[in-house]
Amino acid sequence: MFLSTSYNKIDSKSRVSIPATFRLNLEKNNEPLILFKSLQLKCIEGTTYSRMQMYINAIDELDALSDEAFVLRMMMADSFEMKFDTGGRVIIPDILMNFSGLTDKAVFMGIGESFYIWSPTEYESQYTKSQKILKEKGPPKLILKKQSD
Amino acid sequence: MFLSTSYNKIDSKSRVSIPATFRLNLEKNNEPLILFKSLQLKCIEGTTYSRMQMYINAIDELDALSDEAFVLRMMMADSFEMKFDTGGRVIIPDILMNFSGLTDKAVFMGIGESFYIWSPTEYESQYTKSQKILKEKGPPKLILKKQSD
DNA sequence: TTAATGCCCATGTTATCCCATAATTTGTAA
DNA sequence: TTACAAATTATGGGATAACATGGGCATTAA
Repeated sequence: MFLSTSYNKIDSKSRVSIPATFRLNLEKNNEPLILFKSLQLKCIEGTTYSRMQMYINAIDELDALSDEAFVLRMMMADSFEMKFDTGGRVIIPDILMNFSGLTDKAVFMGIGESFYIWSPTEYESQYTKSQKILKEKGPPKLILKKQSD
Repeated sequence: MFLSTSYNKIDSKSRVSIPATFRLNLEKNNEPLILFKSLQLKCIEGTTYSRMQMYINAIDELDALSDEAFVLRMMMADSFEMKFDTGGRVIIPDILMNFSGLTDKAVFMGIGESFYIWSPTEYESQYTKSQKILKEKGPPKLILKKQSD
């Protein structure tokens, strides 16, 4: 599970430390890290290899010629498997840097099964937006089920 | 179950003792502690790892593009898994300290499945408010159901 | 050559661990 | 019920380990 929010620096080589808690989560489950363009937001999404596989399998369930399948395939094309250096850093591909507007600072935001990487300005505007929705609509009503595993 | 109210000190390192009764409750069930921003109140909410997992699972049940899912993801991002030191203390992340207005003293308030951590001033003003509502509206009517498990 | 990449080590900062002491609660016996 | 001892809990500070970050250097690719 990915939780919490933190800021890390991006150096001149486009290197950035993945927060230790996220890294340990991946190592514990022996999962490579995949980064890709978010489908909804101007940010990078990070997740496990096996969750990415779920997306790939989902394509097969769709009509191969449909718009949905097309969009998902494009998403796959902009997905990258990351290699960590000995200090726990990765190099963010230029495509993803440009897409998300990242420059010298990254906000890591754990959201459970995956996490987002934002530019600070984009993160702040999205945070403000969520607070506004929360104020207007109130907290989401959930039917909480006991998890099976 | 978390019950009762108590005050504890926050030291210069942002460390605070979690009340022993709360800690024992978590240890007994082998549950890590999660702290996160309350969605409705200016305080920190504490709960179990598995309860947080239920929220995460609930996201997948929702329309991924909905406001509800968006707000819930932001909630995950403001959640932190705590590590206890040998004295039963945790370090409260700066994000949560600032959000709740905590400085050097914390009020722990058990509310069943979770508990709140308040700054003393905020706690007192909320307590006063609840007493006022009680006086004006009378005690709330409750329907007590047998719990299933 | 020039740039990009991987690999290694150095450093400042922060969190974690450990031990000591103070405060509180609990237990026991007069 | 009171008094005292023992155990538990809360708190403080210092040593240690982990983390984030910067830079050097060899290797590879264009």
